[in-house]
Amino acid sequence: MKTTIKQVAEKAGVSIATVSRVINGFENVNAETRERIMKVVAELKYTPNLAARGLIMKRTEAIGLLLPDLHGEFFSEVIRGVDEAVQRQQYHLLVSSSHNDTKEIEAALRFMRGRVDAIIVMSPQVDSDLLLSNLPKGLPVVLLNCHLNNPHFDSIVIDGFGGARDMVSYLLGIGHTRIAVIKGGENNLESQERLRGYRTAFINHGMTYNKSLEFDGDFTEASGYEAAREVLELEERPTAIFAFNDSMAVGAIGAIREAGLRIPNDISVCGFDDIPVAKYLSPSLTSVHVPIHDLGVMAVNRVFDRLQNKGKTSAAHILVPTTLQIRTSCRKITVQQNQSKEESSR
Amino acid sequence: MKTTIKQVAEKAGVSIATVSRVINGFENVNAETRERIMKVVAELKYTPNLAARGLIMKRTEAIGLLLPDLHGEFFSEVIRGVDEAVQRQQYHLLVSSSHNDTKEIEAALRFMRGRVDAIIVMSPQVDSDLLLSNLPKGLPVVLLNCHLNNPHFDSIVIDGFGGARDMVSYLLGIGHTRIAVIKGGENNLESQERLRGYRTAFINHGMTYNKSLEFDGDFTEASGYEAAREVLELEERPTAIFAFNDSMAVGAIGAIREAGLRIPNDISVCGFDDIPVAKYLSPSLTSVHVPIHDLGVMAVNRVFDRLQNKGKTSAAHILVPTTLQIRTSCRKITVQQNQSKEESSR
DNA sequence: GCATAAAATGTAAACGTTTACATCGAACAT
DNA sequence: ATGTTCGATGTAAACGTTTACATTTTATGC
Repeated sequence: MKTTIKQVAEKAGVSIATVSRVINGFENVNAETRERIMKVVAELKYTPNLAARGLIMKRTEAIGLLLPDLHGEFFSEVIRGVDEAVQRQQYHLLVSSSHNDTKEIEAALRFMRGRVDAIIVMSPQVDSDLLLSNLPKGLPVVLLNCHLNNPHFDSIVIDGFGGARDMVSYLLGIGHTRIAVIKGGENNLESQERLRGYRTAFINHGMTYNKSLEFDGDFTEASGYEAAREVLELEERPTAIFAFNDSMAVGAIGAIREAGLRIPNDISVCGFDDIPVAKYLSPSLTSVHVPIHDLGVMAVNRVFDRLQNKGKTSAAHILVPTTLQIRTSCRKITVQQNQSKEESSR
Repeated sequence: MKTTIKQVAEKAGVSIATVSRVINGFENVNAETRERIMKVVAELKYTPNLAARGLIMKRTEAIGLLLPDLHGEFFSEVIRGVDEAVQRQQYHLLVSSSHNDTKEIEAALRFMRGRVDAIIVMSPQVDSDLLLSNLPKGLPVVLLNCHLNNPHFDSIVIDGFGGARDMVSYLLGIGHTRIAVIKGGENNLESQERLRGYRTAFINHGMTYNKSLEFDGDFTEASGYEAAREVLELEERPTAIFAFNDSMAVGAIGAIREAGLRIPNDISVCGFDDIPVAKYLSPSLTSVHVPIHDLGVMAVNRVFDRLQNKGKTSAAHILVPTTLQIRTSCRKITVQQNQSKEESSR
């Protein structure tokens, strides 16, 4: 079965301490002894059990990343950023998924305990109590987009409010006033922030938002498709649909196509996140650009700041700004169209 | 810092064995004692150190997955399949990346040792010696697309040869005879298998393949873009490009667009893998469909077969068939065009 | 050759957990 | 009251590794 340090020591005729010294690069070992041990190590194909090592050293040189899901372009981009930054530090990355379930968050956190030196959590369902109950005191934790204000944990949050406000301002600026929105779920804080941004843009333009243009989705492509079908059934069709993420925008595009309508000629569509697929769509999707990859890098940088300063730095709370990536899925509406629509809605 | 079982035992006034019995659901503990312990556990927020537990129990209920990279749609789909199947078995999934580097493969394998009960490896650079040197004897290993024939390890391989042959047969069947190919790299076995399929299709049609239509790429979008630019510079432009993966096909599409050509009117394009983005492209990409997600599920099923039968089953070697996903990026060429082209190439 | 210092190596305990076997206490039978 | 059995609990050793301190060996100086 597994070769242990004891077997190497026995065969090399030395103590386990000496084998450990050789394995870990201590210089106080005679060259001849060293060679003899290395030879046995190679012969027996010994590799240390890092779990046992972690137990005694109380550190593992690994970072945990807990995501709601492991697939999909958004998370894939987060992972890419985290992975690059962790690798740069020559640490290992442990990726796990909570499947958006509180029980599974607990299970994943428990599993990571003793196995990671810090943990990055990106999960909407997470709360302080859950973290404090399941993680050792002092373990560095960086929250990604968790909308959780706790002074113990670093947090990095996308400015969903600002992004949505800017997108809607852009749409209003190119003449749209009847803008439907596909939300992300009643209890989702991100969705609530984006909705607030949507409404704020109207107010900032001296206009009122229309609640009957707010539709429910759950951030999946299928829910975007369904919501868009409802939008298209309205007596007075909106001139634009703003989906709170790109996957729902993709679904909305499908429904619009099926209805025999053209984008953006008949109706404009835009999304949020600017995941890689956005530029491949036809027409290419206008989207609130989130520096997803950079999110991951930032999280890792916070982690290493914490690890290297051993509690001497206080938790940072970073709001990550978004930008608009204007492509071809939205078009300007002329003033005549605009005015007639505004009068009829009042 | 961390609460240990000793602290719980002390506060509850029992031995660590009794605490362990309660934590692990043994019934031979008095109800009153049990309650007292559970109360202390909650109060001290004790969670077991699973690394220590794994040391004594010699199993961790975790499966390792080693991929060349963690991002990108292909790997994201593999992860999705693996994650679902592992979760179904109530095990944990540890995902790690080798970045296509032998040293990093070794480091990742060493890191997983003692932390996983089995490991799924998907890495072109892997060889038997590497695995045997870095993993404990008896640890179940499932190879995904490694083109490595070793009787100790289960392996699951995509039928790249058959898929490429079928795609090229399809292209030949709709009139294309000048079919350029964008390969995946000189040392890549997958690319070599697909090239063999490409050539076999010509032979099966009683035709000869043309080596000057074989271009080098490295499975990235950028390399597909460059290769396609070379293709388009040929004096006699091919009527179709077959890229050995979808990412390179995406790159090729970009180059074709830049050259002011239309797909499929001026030139047809097809890819391999049928990753999710394929259907969003314009025109939607014709691609060799690989059941990526199912690959992951199959690998996990093999793992659990091995774990539950404790060496009593022999290694399985599965060749996974592909299908063609015909979309709109390829078009039929008429017979007159076809014949004149064939005569001039002879 | 002896004493001292430095280098090399070994011993024992630690890390946090699990559990086989030992021990103790309670209940029951005689 | 004594002996036996069963249930509850504790003790000690294990898992594989690291390392502080102890011990041994080697090299150097007189």
